[in-house]
Amino acid sequence: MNALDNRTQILTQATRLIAARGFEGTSLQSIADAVGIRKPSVLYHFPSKAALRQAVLEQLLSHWSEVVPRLLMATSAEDGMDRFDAIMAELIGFFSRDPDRARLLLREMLDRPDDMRSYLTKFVRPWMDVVARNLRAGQRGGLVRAAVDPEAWVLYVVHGSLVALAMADGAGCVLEPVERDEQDAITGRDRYLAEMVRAARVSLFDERRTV
Amino acid sequence: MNALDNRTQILTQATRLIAARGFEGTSLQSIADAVGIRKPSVLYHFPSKAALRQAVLEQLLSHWSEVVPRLLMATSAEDGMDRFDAIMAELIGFFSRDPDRARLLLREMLDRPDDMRSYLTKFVRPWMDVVARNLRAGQRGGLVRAAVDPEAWVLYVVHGSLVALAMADGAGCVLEPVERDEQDAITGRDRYLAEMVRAARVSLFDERRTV
DNA sequence: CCTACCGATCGGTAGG
DNA sequence: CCTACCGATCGGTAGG
Repeated sequence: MNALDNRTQILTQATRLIAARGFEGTSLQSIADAVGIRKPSVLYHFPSKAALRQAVLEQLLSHWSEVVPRLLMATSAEDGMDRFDAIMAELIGFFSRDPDRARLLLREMLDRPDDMRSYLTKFVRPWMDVVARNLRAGQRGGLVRAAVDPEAWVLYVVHGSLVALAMADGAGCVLEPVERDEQDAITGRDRYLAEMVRAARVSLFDERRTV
Repeated sequence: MNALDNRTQILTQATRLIAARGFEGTSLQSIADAVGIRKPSVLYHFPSKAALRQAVLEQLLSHWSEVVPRLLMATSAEDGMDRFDAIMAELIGFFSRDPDRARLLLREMLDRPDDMRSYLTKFVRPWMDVVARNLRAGQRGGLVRAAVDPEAWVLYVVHGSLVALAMADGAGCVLEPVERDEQDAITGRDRYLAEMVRAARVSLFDERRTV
């Protein structure tokens, strides 16, 4: 019980540290310290540092697998515009719930592009295909612009969410000041996300019911 | 002369290796091996590994500074649509000319978000402001959609190019199969870029002269 | 899950 | 720009 709890703790801390400093920049010692155990104890739960990395990645992708059904439900409900909103909300929500996910994914794609390709083929591809199929149906119906490349569009939107939420919590990464409405201030990240959603919507639909 | 050549070689190889494996994943020894010199000789040209990192980053940003004038010229020429094409071409060209640039920037933004913010404020912000100002002028003229958030739009497009060109040369990273037109095959990256440009254009302009 | 320990490699220095 | 070398830390193992 305590052992299982420590295993979970190792995964949690490893995820956090690797997301922040990268895999090579994170030592087993620093993970052990964060958990409050000794370094060899980390290797009792995971046979090697590489195995720990794998476990961290698989946990992330398994969380994604939990989201997919909701995503597909959203996909098959209502008509085009509402689908769009539901899917975008799920996508952004997934990375917002834990920004480490976005950072970790970006790092893994940079560090091990070949290994990641097979993983993403397994976990992201099926969902992308479903959405793309719906987009093509929308194109036949005239709601979705004919010029849209469905798969490329999906990937572009996913990447946009990824980058937006991976970058420093405070700002949309590069730099976005705040914009004031009387007493309310809107963060750079929210500004970025709002513009991304707007651009995604306008680039997708032929009609303009968007604001 | 040979010393200067070696210094350049160190910068070149360090850029390549850090882009591929990250800063922490790149040892001074591996850089020395790539250049064909001994490890301490690297530290003769650069006082520390951190200083080498800095030099690599500054070289990248100075290349960016060379591109900016062309970008601004493109910005002040012709009318809205042509401006758009010229700026997009410069932006994509900058990262296409050397994909390590995109990977390196993404890594630095992940590794040192705070330090990067000040750098990007200095190097990217002025250019972003000019483009944003033009977008607002376009909004007053009715060419650019009123709902566009100029700064956020620019950032979104920059990030899109960054991710598109950072990911494995062969594919648009996650996964994009090829699409055939008789004998011609279009790579996943080109598909991604084409869709990104289309989406950027449509999300920007109120009229649709785009295909 | 710990203590004790391993060889390898890390960034960096001395001295020429 | 090299040889020779430094202490620190790396991932990982032995043995309990």
